Amino acid sequence: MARGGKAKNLRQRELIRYLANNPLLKDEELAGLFGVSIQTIRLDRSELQIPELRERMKTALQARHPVRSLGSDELVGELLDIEVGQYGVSMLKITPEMIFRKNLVARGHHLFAQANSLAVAVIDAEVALTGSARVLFKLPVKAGDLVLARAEISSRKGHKTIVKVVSRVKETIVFEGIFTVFALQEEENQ
Amino acid sequence: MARGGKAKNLRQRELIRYLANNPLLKDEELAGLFGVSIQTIRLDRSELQIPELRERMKTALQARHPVRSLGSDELVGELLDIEVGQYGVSMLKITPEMIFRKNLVARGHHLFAQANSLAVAVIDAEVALTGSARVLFKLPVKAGDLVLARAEISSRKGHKTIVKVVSRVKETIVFEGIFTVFALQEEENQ
DNA sequence: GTATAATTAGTACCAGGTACTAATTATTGA
DNA sequence: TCAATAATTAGTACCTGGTACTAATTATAC
Repeated sequence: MARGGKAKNLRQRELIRYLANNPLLKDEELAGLFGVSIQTIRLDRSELQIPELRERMKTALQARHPVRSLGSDELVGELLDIEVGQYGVSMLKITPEMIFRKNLVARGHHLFAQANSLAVAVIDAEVALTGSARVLFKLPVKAGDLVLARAEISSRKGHKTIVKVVSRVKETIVFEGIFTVFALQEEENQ
Repeated sequence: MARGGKAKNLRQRELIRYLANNPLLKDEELAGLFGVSIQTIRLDRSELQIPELRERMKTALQARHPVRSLGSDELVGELLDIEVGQYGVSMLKITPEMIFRKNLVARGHHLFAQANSLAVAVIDAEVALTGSARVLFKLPVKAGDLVLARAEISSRKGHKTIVKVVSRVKETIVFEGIFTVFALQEEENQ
């Protein structure tokens, strides 16, 4: 096969459909299916910008959690545990982009963002906004660190909720914050 | 830590909750999160019978496709492509359990099952049953082979639909069948 | 203070890839 | 018909996130 590439074109179109319906297909299986070598399938995927099996699984799973499985959208970090109206736990992996090159310490706003978005997430309301916050950066955080934030509702009066957040890196506290969050619309999300 | 294992117990309970909410967590991340070694996490998982990341992703994805994304349940093989009311494509990987030990050839009923379930799947009805079939096993199939079945509706009269199925292993036809399928209840699924 | 539980360390191995280089096999236009 | 080019195949080194195993080390309860 050469310049035209009719067989190639057909195979690639089928490849797209197959993977759209079933992201779990391995290159080896696809190769067997089309009667070509595994390398050909990899060339196809690379031309079509189709990622590898594990990435496909990941994104297929993300699509599932529509907005991280709760009403609050755009949570900074990964949600590990939550009991809406009570507490929540999230993890943030510090990447090199998050740190100052000078002293290799993570910029504070990342820790704040994690804590703040978690504080909003635990509120049992359709929409919630942070009214105010008092935060404390207790220890520097480095690249590669895993920051575990735990938010707990400490009091609630009408639309106004006080949420305390404590963030740790391996048991040592690196951040603390008290957030005052206002619920805009009550009711469950679904 | 020894005989009691209180820290261990707590960690394992949290581990379960974390992974239930987020199957994408790696052992390394969990280790960092709990401040223990990666081996400890692996011991935990093994004690708790929690499978590895890739398996967790797979099963999380399967749970998503409730009944293979279409009305017919229990499809034999993996669905690759379908246009309900027109055609469908499925893949069946021949495993050693499917073959005769004597001649190493796949038992015919596996090919039949794949074709039949696919034929039923392409019918645009809530419930469909095969009325009759004429099948032809053209060439033997061996372990490791990937059987690609393509079903196409060739005619339809009321509740009665004729579906032609052709199964191939790498372009060579190994099975052909004509299925007469009856729709029991009309209407879309979902 | 010792037996036992819990944890950590280290090794060999595996699947399913990436990324790259090089060789081989069509295909086709002139 | 043959040379240029497209398409495919082969092979290597390397990576991640594991399994499965053995052995050493550390903590704790009694």
